[in-house]
Amino acid sequence: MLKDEKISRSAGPQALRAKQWRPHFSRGQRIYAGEDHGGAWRVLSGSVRLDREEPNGEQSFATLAVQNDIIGAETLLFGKYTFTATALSTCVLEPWPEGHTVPAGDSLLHTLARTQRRAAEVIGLRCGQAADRVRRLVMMLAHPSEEIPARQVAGELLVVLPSRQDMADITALTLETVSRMVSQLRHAGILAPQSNAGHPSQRSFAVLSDAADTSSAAGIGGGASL
Amino acid sequence: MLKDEKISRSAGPQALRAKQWRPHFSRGQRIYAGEDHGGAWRVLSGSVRLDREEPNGEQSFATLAVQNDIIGAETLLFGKYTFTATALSTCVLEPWPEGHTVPAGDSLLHTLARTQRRAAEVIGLRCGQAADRVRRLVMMLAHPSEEIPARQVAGELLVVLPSRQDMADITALTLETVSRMVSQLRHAGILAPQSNAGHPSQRSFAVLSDAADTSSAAGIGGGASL
DNA sequence: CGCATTTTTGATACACGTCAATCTCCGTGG
DNA sequence: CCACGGAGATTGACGTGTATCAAAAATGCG
Repeated sequence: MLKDEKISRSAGPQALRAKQWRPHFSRGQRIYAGEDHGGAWRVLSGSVRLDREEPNGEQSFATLAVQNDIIGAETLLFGKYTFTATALSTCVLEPWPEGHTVPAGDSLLHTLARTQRRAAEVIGLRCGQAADRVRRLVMMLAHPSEEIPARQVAGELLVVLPSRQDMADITALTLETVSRMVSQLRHAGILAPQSNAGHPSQRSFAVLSDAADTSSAAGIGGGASL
Repeated sequence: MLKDEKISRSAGPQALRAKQWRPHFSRGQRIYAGEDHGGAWRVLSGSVRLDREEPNGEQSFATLAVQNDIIGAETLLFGKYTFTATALSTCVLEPWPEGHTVPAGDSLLHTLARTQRRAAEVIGLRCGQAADRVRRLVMMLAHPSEEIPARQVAGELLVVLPSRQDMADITALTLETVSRMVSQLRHAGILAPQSNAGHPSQRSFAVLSDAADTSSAAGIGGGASL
């Protein structure tokens, strides 16, 4: 099954023909705006922020979508988007559901369940100390899904961080605090810059996957605060 | 008595026969636990907190359900609950979907859309200053839905506040800070105790509905902080 | 080379967390 | 009926983590 996947994905002619349009978006680019007309998408790679318009007219962070998440499922009902979607990092989308106009009931329920779980995780990103919040956000972005293995290098995960402002909006911190915490994680060895070439905003970091527990997080907060 | 009146007025005697079990829960009572087997429910009145089990085994606030929200929709797929549900205030539930085993596609989509919007609002509850967060939470609890008018008294909304600890979990503040902010809202005239009789934890407050904008909130923060 | 944008770093202030005492209200039992 | 104890809420004093304001550094681009 793994072999089949690899073959069809990389070279199978049928897969190539069946493949639909897969738009690419670069960091900071608008994917769609609230009230726009369109369909739902699966996030194949990268991450997306969704913003809602508040009663006072302000745009504010609403939720996050990472690899394999579905965005814009509400268009199946209303025909138009509820939120505004923006790329947090370079990302690739695919129309959803694939090939059908109406998704199977199970498929829709899976989407609902996954969206709920994601929302709960995002809410959790706004609890606790700043260093831990930023660390958990990085882990979430680096850990795209259980099904599809993340890009890995020697047991570590690679991640391209969103802008500091975006990370601040997500964690309910300020841009400056996020920047400090990222530096802290670097000094603590949790985040390791992979290279200094290319655009600084597009540098990828290696994330120590064993830094997921809170015990080490306490160590970060204490040790690196000097 | 009162219930009979409402039923006969809204739907006639058939509705009475078709009516299903409507369990009641008191403040702090567990409705269901994660992993439990059961079905989905509509919140007819009151409010419910949903908690998830974190990777480290802790239970932490995941999301909120108020009047007319659906909880446990994931059981339609998995047969068991993803979250743990607890009553924030006295609440009444009703099995969902009513009378059918499988909900119509539109109904499911509506649930999805509503849940997403609710999650976005809850995320918004963790932004900004403490006084404003608590005020917005109170408004959310007092403003159950657009379709079903809230209990009203002379143009004001009535609300029974959850425990300070629950409010703290939702807003990502501490119990003490929430208590201070509730006092502040009282002094500012946004919250008016309706009576001093009965259990203190079950006292209802009148909420000034015109205090929804942020301009007056700024006034609270400045004036009452002395 | 100079300007714009993003990020980083520093100094200071304050809003909130923490710890602790007190109060209210209830249930229980003498 | 009142004394006692417990749970939840309120209030106070104090410390600190983060916001705020400000400046500099890093990098891309014209």
